[in-house]
Amino acid sequence: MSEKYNIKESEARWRSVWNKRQCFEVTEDTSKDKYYVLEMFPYPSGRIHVGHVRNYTLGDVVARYRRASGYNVLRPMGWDAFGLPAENAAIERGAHPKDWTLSNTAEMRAQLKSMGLAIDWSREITTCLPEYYRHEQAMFLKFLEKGIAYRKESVVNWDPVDNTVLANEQVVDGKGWRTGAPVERRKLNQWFLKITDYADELLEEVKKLERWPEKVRIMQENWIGKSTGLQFKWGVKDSDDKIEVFTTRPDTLFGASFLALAADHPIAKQLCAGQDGFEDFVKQCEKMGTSEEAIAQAEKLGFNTGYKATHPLLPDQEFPIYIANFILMDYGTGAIFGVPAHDQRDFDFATKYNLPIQQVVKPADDSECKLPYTDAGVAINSDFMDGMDKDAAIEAAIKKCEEIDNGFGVTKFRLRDWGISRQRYWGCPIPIIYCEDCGAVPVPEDQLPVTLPDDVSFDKPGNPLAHHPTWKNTTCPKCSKDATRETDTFDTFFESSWYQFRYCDPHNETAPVDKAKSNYWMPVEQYIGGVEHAVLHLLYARFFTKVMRDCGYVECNEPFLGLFTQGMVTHETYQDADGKWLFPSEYEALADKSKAKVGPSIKMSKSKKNVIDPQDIIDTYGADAARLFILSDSPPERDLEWTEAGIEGAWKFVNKLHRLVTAYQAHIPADDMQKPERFADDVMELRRLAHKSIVGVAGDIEAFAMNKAVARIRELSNAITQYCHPRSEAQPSLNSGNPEKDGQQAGQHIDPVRTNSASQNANGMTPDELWASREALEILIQLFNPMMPHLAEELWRIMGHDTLLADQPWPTADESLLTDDAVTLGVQVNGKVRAQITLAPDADEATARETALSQDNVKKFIEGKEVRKFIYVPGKIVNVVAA
RNA sequence: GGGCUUGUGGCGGAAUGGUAGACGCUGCAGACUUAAAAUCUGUUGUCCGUAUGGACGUGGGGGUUCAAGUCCCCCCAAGCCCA
Repeated sequence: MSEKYNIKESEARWRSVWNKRQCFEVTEDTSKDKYYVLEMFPYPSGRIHVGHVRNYTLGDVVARYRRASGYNVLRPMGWDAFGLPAENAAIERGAHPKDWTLSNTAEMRAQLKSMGLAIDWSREITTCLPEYYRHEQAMFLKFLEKGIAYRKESVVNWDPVDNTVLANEQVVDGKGWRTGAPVERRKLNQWFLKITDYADELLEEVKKLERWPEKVRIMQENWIGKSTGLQFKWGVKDSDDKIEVFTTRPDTLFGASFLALAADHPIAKQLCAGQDGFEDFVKQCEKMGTSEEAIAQAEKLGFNTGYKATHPLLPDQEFPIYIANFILMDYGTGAIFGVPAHDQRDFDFATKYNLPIQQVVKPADDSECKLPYTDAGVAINSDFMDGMDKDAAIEAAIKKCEEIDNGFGVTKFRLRDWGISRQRYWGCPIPIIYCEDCGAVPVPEDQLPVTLPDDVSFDKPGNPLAHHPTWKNTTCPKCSKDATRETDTFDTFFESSWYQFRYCDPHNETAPVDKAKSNYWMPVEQYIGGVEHAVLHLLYARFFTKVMRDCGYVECNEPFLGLFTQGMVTHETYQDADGKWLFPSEYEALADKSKAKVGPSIKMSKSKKNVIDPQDIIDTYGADAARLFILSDSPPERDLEWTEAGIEGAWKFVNKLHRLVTAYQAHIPADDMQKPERFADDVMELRRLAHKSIVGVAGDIEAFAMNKAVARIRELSNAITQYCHPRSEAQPSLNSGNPEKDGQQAGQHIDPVRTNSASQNANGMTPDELWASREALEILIQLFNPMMPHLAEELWRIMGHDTLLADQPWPTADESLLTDDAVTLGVQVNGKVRAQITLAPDADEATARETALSQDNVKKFIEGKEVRKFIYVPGKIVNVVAA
């Protein structure tokens, strides 16, 4: 009798076997195709969360599947170990950031290992160690030499709580993304990387990343924000002033009816100083804030300056100059010309202030159009542009302005250079020395790494490096005079921008990566992570790759060929009668649940307490059950709702698979049993399903449809119990119990192959059943190996193998078993299914017609009607059109 | 305001334009058990019908097609991103 599956013992045992045999450690091997699977490395916050489990389970399925498919698979892991939480821990509980971080990595490493991941742990990297960050210091110096890194004074977003500079993207609604404190503006000397030099390449190549989600590509395109257009000057009547205007629609140049300036435009101030109502209007604009949301929703208001502008191409006309509340100084040039006929906002404005509306574009097909007409069309009423399409008109307008020396075509990007200075301790020191005489001097390469001092205190706000009594004191490498070190550290996105290369050669002491090794492993075939990194991390890593290429470190253009962004893991929320959040376990423990409130399933967050500790799950149900559940129901790109029922269900399936195999164990023939010459029909059906599953599961995994792969595996396991099972009285039957069902099953088995009852085994199984069940079970085990690797190894061993499943190739499907010799298809009459018929897959139309029309229910529905048309799609459908 | 995505049973979700609801959860009925749990079997979109069967059904409305969850147009709702 099968024993209950001892999950804990078995899982630990197999992990230790993989570890001892170094199954997942790889080296460059040019005889094999390589496959680099990378998941976004974790920040060592303390313990893994369910999002990590999802991320790394997905990667593990891909890695194990590709490995079985014959690839040389690189699948590394490491720690994104610099960052603010370590300093917060230092401030809050006095732990040193280094100790805190390293003890967290130790804890999380053990947790990840308990998941049974096929990772090459010999390549583990920890970004806060000098062995890692010394190379980025060296690269920074190289960037400096190449002019890619530079220093400038700039206004920064200052978070008054964290005492640090925030990147624009770290400011959410005018508040720090972490602290929520209103951001202040300060001027500081900062180091920057010239990502804008690469704007065009980053834009052009992101469009070609076919294996990236469309939405991520679009987000990056929008972030880079390329716009081309015309920058040109308008005159101010009775003045020498010129107003510079940028437009992306030079083709509507002749449709202008007014000019509008931002309230803080220098010329606005100059023109209107002292005018009645101007100050009030400016104040009103300021109050509105600068967010585009406020501007879009506010009523469009203008202040008529009374001045007139002169159009560079229509010198005889005059245009009123307004100050408008919807123009921002830091967008474009802070001035626009209004074309009411072709812009909704200008249209609203012109209507409000009774300004002319001149149509200058009409639809290309001459159809009627309602103004404002904002689509592309053909220019009219536009002098030399008349009849041109949008692109031609734009080109002509730019050319004209350039000819009269009044403007030029420009390309503008929304993307700004990457500010990399952070006023924090727990980051990579920027290797610069400031000398009174020599200025900012790079630390000579032989003095690298500049390491962080350990003896720091966090009792004062601000940067501990700046407070350190001696660390920053040094001498100038050029003139040897006393000098001070840069106390800023790199933005932690610096570390994660090149780690994909470091994994290729993690212990290289003299270079970030060996070029030959990077050429072998890079680019990453499959990158997996959260969509929250769609813009920043992924853009910086792409940028860094190109800079490293241009500096001669690598020969790779794009780091990540394929990207998969997983959905969030959500959980129901619980509140007690007082509105206090409850942990799921607290809610379950409530004596009276009626008073508590169950809220919607939302992203797990500590503040709402709707979190599950994956370690509890692994300890209770085992790693395989946790992995299975996370792959089962939801498609990986969608949000996954974590439920108790779901993990219970997964755990039951793990045990069921174990029971299934152990129930066969006593009866299953040896591996070398001779293949029977004939198989009963239902046994053939099982064999076909098994072989189709090989192809199906592989396709699903390649398409990241893990939920469908799991469904196929369940189908196959159901079929095994349904078609072939031990029927001995002495053994507990899998189909147990129901005499009616068993009788029916027995009846089914009257088959020419098995008329000789002597050929039956003591357990009631015929040789073809026995052989086919072994075949199907082995296929089944191999198919779920990527999802539940511990169980698969265990069952592989129970099946009598002394090989490791981790080393087994993906099973090969027998082509002849991939097609059925009969297919059931629906017969429609006028599009409604009225009957089913079974035909050979390649049956001809005459046969199909005869069979279909002879069905009683079909006859009923075409009675008294004429068959006008007969549609037969072999293997798919029959449709009888009758009237 | 702009961009993107998604709307299918009680629930999670399947479905190269070809029998909608695979697979699973839940529920119901039964077997096993002194009993329960576990396990196993059957059943489970709605409505009508004892049943063979029929009508309805993929957010709403139109359209293309022999055939639409899928393609096209309009609308509604939710979510995410940019601000």
